[in-house]
Amino acid sequence: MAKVTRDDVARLAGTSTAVVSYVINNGPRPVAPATRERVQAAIKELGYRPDRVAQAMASRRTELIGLIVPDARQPFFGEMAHAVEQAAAERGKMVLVGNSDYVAEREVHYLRAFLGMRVSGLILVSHALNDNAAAEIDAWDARVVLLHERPEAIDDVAVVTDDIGGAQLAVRHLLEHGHPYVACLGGVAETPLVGDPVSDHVEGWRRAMQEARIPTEGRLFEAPYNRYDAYQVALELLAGPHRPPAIFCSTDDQAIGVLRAARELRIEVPEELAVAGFDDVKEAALTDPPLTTVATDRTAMARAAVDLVLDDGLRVPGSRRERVKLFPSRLVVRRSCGCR
Amino acid sequence: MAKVTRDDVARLAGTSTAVVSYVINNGPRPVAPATRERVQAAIKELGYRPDRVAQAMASRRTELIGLIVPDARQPFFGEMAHAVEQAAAERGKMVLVGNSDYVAEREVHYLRAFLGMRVSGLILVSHALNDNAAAEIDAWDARVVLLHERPEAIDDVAVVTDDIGGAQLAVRHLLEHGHPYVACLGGVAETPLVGDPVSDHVEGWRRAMQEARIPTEGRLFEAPYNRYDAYQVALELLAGPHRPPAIFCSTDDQAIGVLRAARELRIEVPEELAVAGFDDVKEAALTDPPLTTVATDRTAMARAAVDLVLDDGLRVPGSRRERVKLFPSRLVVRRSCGCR
DNA sequence: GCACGGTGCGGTACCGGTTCCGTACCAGGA
DNA sequence: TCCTGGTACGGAACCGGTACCGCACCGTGC
Repeated sequence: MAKVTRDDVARLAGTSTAVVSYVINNGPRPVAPATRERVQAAIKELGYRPDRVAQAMASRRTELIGLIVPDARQPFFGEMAHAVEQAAAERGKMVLVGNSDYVAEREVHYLRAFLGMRVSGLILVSHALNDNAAAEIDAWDARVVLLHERPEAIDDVAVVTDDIGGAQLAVRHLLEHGHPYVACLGGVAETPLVGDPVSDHVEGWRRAMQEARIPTEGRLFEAPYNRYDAYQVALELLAGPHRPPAIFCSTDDQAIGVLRAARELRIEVPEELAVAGFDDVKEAALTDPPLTTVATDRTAMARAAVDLVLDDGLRVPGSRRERVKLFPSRLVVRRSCGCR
Repeated sequence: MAKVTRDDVARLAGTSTAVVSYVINNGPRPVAPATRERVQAAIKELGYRPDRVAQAMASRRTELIGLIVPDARQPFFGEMAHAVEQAAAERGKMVLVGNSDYVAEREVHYLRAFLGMRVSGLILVSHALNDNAAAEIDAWDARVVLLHERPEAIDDVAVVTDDIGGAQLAVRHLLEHGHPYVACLGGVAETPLVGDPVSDHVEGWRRAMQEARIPTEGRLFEAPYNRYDAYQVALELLAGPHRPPAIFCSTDDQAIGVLRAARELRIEVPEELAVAGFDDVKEAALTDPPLTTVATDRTAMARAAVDLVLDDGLRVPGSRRERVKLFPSRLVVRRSCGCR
């Protein structure tokens, strides 16, 4: 069976192809109701589906948004990607997801691939935005918004959360339980990442410690941002001679690894080790003990990112448009910190 | 900065646009080395990137594979999607992932969207293939392969694993530990799904029980295929008056929920409750206790699916082409079953 | 009764590539 | 010298839509 094209529809409806086009996109010119109906009947009868590629070609637009994340298998990114898809779907757009696996070449690869597919915008939960890439993005005139990523350049459009403040909240809370100090499990920065929100979590820890006049030296440890590597690192740290009384992890996924290591070593959480994370992934409520963490409103952030990318700025009451949208983060107290 | 097109390159290189095309795709006609070099220099100088949309339009092909999964946030599907991406990348293709969230309309939505984008093939870890959809797929002449999905129609192309046999392996193993019976946590089938591999896991359980002449009545429980819902169901089941001595879960994600519920209820695994799952997701090695489960070779399966979708059949030694590729599944013994 | 403005639609140029067809050019053989 | 065959490239049709331009037809106002 050959593919049905607009020509077939036009022929059956007895109109020109232009009218078919006007009917399927409701514009740009009006169509008389009777004609419209004939066309719609023909579309239905033939089972016509417009060819997206041809539409994109002709209109120089698409209904696509490209999303680049480090690794969608990690709960935080998976949930974020899902939220973006939902938000995009609400506005009739589809999202294309690319996993960079934390390697810069793959980020650029996806960025180029998405641009070549004429996405109308890009949302980056990633670090691909160097000057070089920016010029290319510009040439294809796509819009970019950084999500969960601190903007570096003055004209970056971004949706961020209060990472430093959120981390401070968590660390202060841990401190209030009377621990002499709180250790921190930060990320491994093989390639120093600019604008990395997770490193802001470490900064928040540092500030909270400083407020309390507690030294931070030798209390910062590092592991990749996932549970498996964090588990390995924690195994060593917790079995060592300087086991901390409390630990703040820069992501929940790491915290999950720490919890697992503690169990392995028969260290009771929170009695012998208090733990807090960051992100409030869905699983944080189902760990044992449930994880105290810092939550951000992913749904709202995803929606804001989609709005920014599609509308070039967020509508705000004062009729101006904002280019950076900051969301608050809040502490979610469960049991791993020692409460209850 | 305006976008660089093939015309700009041709002008700078002093050739026709056709030659530019021949150079960038190495064919279909040969180009003299000197000319080729001039064109390549021009491409580099201008930073030219071919427009994928226009290429797709003109050539009626793309380098895209559409992948539809129920929910990539679930570890099994996430890992499978990742494996497919890897396999596709090895062959220079990109994959588009759609999450159906287990609803049929969304499957069809993505299917149509992907066809409209002229994907060269579709890999379904899903149930979208009804006759209606098949006709559409045919019209757009894309190829489809079912992955991890039992084929229903005689001409379906599929990559499957031995679900029934694998489940039998796990249940037999549980039985060998001397339990009087093994309960089963299957899936909820609101919409009866044809070809659902997970329901084959239940079938495997049934057969293993029958082999051992143990009745199955009242020993099959149901929960959606994820840890959160399984946790809720398990909480009730394990706290009830008929707590089973052992339970086989149709997915690892469910098993993780069961493990969590057992801990909550202070039921020791495996001493008071033996547990086994299916899939061998990465996390299965990191549960407490580590989960005994059934593994399949996701990497090989993904690669086979990509080969099938791109080559219309798998090359086999005997020069024939197979249309259904069956992979074995094997038992991975860890500690949740009671071993060691 | 005629000029005029508005509405509804057909014709068609164009988006940026691919690829067929044909031609110009050159070398070699008759 | 002329014809033949092969190679290297230019020209242009085409993919399936979008959207501009302009014409035909109608109703209205003077």
